[in-house]
Amino acid sequence: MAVTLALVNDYEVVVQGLASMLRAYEGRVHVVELDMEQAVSVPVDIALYDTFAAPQGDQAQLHDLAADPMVGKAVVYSWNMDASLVEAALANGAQGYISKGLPASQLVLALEEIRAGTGRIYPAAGRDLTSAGDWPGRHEGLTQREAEVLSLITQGLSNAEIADRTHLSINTVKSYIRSGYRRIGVDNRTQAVLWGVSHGFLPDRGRITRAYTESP
Amino acid sequence: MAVTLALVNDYEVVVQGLASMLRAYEGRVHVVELDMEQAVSVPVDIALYDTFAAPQGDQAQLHDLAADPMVGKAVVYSWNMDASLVEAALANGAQGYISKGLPASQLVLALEEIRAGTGRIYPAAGRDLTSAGDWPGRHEGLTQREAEVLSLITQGLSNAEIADRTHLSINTVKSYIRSGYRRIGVDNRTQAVLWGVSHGFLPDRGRITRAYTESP
DNA sequence: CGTCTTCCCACCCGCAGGGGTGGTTTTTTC
DNA sequence: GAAAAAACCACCCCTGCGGGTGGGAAGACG
Repeated sequence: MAVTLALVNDYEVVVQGLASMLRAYEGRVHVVELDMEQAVSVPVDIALYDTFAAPQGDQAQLHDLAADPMVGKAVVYSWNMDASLVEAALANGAQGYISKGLPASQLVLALEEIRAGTGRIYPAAGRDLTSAGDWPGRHEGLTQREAEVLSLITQGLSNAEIADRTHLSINTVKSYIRSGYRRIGVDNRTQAVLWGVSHGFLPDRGRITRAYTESP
Repeated sequence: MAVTLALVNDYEVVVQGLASMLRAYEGRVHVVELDMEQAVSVPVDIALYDTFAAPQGDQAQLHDLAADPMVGKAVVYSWNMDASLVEAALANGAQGYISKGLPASQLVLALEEIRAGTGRIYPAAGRDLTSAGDWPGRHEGLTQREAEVLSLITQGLSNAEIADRTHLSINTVKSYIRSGYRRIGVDNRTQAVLWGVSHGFLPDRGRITRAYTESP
């Protein structure tokens, strides 16, 4: 029986990218709903919380998601595999933690095992940077991390706040700012914000529901 | 015969405010058109160019307006009454220069005299700050100058660029930034830009035409 | 007349931001 | 194997920004 899944992130392009990635595994994982700044509205086995430009698994957002009676299990999907952060997320209500470095096939397997209760933590051996998925600015050539930092800039966060949010060094954040600004051709934060506002970098709001019927 | 008038500025609220201000003088001055980032589309006696958050009278925008065959006379409407700027604007094609400090009754008289060719420069004796008119952020309590600076911030200009644009000292610009930020409750430029974007501080685009029939 | 508001300005100071330099590790491509 | 790309990081340096302080002039209002 397929895992019923809600995809949770504030950027529609992110949850749509994830849904596309999982389409090839429709018999094993069924995406029931995509939620942007909305609570899950139907019962699902797993709510997959993508941390792109969002609070990490140790924060209230994940805690609320895990406490939602519609949600069987809340699972974090993130680049950050620091042991302390993973532990904090699990202590915060998450029942699984999956690296974004995993290819789709292994993501699906992880979801099935988490749903069955036979596994919890799924790091990637390396970083599969060719994995599918989508993010704002991808067409403009921004890497995932550049896009994430730019999204947080567009949300109004300072560099220090971004470093805190992403669990990266301030120096790393500045590196992404530098390279990101060069890619989109802006010189300063104000221009970056205006660029971000006009290119889909503000969080979206809404829900997309998909009909689900059990195969006979 | 009434002066036919086009009102030119990139912020609809500004040209709408001016139009309201002049409504009481309908028999003497008729607002034919309000233009935001659009060329004047019908022949008018005077195109009144409001410099709110716009290039001053010595720049290409005024020059193009004065050169437009639809425009009888291009007139600058501004807070800046520096003799050198006024001269530069006149040399740039303006055929009149009116202070924003004038009350409406004197503005109308000035327009009539400019149309008749009997006057050109109309400073205010002082500053009539109670004059009507409208600008972005007025309902939020921003003064005209605070709003203008914030509009230019929202357009992406740096403090130095704003000082250059408005012919104010950098110190004055910073003062308006400080007081403006306090009024709208933001702490930094990024938040100010986001506030501006969501409160009508980006330039508008379009034209509003008004039917005009000569009184019998 | 005193107070408040608005427009305008000077100066002091600290730091957030952004330019630069350099590096390591992993994966992919030629 | 070499080069490129992406994620991650350190350090140096300068300046734009925004906090503060203070002031003057003019108009409106009580």
